[in-house]
Amino acid sequence: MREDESNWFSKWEEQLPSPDELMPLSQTLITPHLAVAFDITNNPVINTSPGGVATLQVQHSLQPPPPLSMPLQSPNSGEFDSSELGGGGAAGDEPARTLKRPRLVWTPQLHKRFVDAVAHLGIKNAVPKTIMQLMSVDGLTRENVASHLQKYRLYLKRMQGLSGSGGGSHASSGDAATDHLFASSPVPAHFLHQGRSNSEHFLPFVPVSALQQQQMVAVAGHPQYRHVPHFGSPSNAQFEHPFMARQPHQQQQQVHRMGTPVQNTLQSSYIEDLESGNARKVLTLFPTGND
DNA sequence: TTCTCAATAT
DNA sequence: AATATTGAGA
Repeated sequence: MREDESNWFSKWEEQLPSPDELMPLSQTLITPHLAVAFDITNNPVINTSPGGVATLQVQHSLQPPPPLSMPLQSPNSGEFDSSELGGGGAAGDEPARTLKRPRLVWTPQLHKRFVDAVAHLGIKNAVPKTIMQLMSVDGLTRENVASHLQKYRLYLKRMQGLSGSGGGSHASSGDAATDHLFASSPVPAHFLHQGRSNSEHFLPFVPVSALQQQQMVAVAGHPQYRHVPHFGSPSNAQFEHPFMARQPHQQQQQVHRMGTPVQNTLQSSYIEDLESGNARKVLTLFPTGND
């Protein structure tokens, strides 16, 4: 038999971080009891600004602890256990099922993961559910992906539009808000052209070397994207809630990982986004690949 | 059911 | 500005 057709897959897997590599960037500069303190009173969180400068903020615990990162223990299909999660706030504990998740923050790394998933699934199979499964990011929902995918597609179309002709950089179609993010990851070539057959399973894929350097390579003639913030700066360590105790009880992953059952679940962390006096909770799924 | 897309909401 | 939510049609 051949060397194999699944070779690309192996390489792809290799590219993924191993469970050990997951920890380093944001773990634990924080002691368990400090973590415990989160639940009682102040919740110190780091807001990572694009410059790599971390800002420490304090969040008054008006809100109950986030519903996510629950260690789904029993096969119970219930999303969350409503033990104490609803109780913390002021009047009225909402039905735990109706709890609102914090907004997801699509970091460049997370987006890259998204792009990788889409690339390897092939355009045809790249539907929200499948993408979500392949990404295997803890706390990521299908709707998160669907929403992102929708915007991403618009981005791709926009890109195709300005291929070749005169080339003003302004596609002022009104939409183009998240282009920075999208530009942060290289767009696999076949995304831009035409819908492919499902049989492009053997992508003429770029060598790993190319994959690993996802530096500020903006897409052809595109506005420069600022440096991706380095997360693990010694001086501005990130506090990480030990939330990630979550055991992926996730449904049987339909996506067969050929050889090694990689289990790379991203860590999730909640930060508060103080926006002009209006604070809203956001969820950041921290990247596993620092690349 | 899930997907996709446009519009709209937060 | 960036995501989420909704609603309609496939």
